[in-house]
Amino acid sequence: MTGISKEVLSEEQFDQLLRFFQVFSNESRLKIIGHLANGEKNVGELAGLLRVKEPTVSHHLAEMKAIGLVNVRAEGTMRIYRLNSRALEAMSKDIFAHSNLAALVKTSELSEDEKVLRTWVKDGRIIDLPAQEKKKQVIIHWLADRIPHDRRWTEREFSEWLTQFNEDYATLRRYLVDSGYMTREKGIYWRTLKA
Amino acid sequence: MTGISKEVLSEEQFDQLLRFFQVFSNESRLKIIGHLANGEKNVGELAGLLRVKEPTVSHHLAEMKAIGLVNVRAEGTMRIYRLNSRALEAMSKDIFAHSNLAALVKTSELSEDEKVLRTWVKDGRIIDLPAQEKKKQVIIHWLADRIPHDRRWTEREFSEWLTQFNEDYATLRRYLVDSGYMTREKGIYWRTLKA
DNA sequence: GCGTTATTTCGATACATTTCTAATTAGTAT
DNA sequence: ATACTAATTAGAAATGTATCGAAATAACGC
Repeated sequence: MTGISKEVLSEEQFDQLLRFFQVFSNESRLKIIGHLANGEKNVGELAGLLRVKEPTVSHHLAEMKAIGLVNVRAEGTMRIYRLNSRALEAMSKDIFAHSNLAALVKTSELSEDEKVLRTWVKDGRIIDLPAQEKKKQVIIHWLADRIPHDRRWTEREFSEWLTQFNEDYATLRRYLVDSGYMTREKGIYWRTLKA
Repeated sequence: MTGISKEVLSEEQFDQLLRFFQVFSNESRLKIIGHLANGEKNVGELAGLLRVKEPTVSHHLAEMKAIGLVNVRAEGTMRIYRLNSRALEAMSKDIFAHSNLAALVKTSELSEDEKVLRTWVKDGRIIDLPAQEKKKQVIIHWLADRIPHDRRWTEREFSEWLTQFNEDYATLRRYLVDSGYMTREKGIYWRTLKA
């Protein structure tokens, strides 16, 4: 249990991402995309260009069509496939640049914090508070993440709850309040919002 | 049409692109990336998170390490893996940069023959004839494709027409006849059928 | 209708990848 | 040394995927 991990992708997004990569991870399909980008083609033409049989091409095209990467149009007995370049662009932009990979990369920078946590937290207990303010904040943030947002505590309840992390509940409580994670009014404590 | 494209991904680049997608197209590896994005982990932790055995994780991590996607660090008897977010970012940027996507599009139309053509034909002119018979045939075939089927020429007319491809019309003409693409009878030339 | 052409579907096969177990290596501690 | 833990390697089994030939389908022209 590492602490600050956050779910970056929903299950749905994850599956979509996976399907996207799977379509692009095959040589034939990648080549088909290339050829179609130069203009629409029918199955036979593609088969000739790739030097594989029609059923193979047909099969790949069906997969690509399933995720909206290509469109078909019938002309006589032929089926003419066209790259949906808008979809392609949208997929690459959306999936890569923005939502997902960017998010992954961003959160991976948190590993500096992880290091601090590894040092000062063991088995869910805070061994000691670092003297260095920046590191101290990392620990306090980690602790704050564990406080339910929907609960109100008396000072006594909160202190007792804090002892599961460290005997020195008074210091923890003080830092939590000072850092703005907890608020006290009339002897009642509650978790406040702060990124 | 021309079959001779200009800016193109090299074969190596194409393969690299393929390998990149392949790394991301596996459920376990994608999950590993996700978990590592939340902080470094050792093999056992990842195995637990993915509910697969250690050797499996170890195997995937080795692949990912091979392309520089993760780094390792030993700590006691454990190996702690860490996502190389800079590499990840560089990869995604590189691959989806507009230029490369456009280039990908052209790469695939590079058949073996087209490679030969790229070397020996520039701007519609035949620079020189390759010595190697197989390559020579590719060039001659390309040239033959440009000869109208419904026309009959005197030797003089045909020679003159050939000079648009190369000054040495005599050599071109001879190869065309020898290879069976052109027939001559009583001083008249015409294009003959041949696959 | 019949024959022809382009494509798809089906089923089989070959090939590649993922995953496992068992054995081995490496690091630590007793 | 010996025992213990974590990870890797090797090799086999299981699973997945790409490709093909044969048969079915669809559109067309006669």
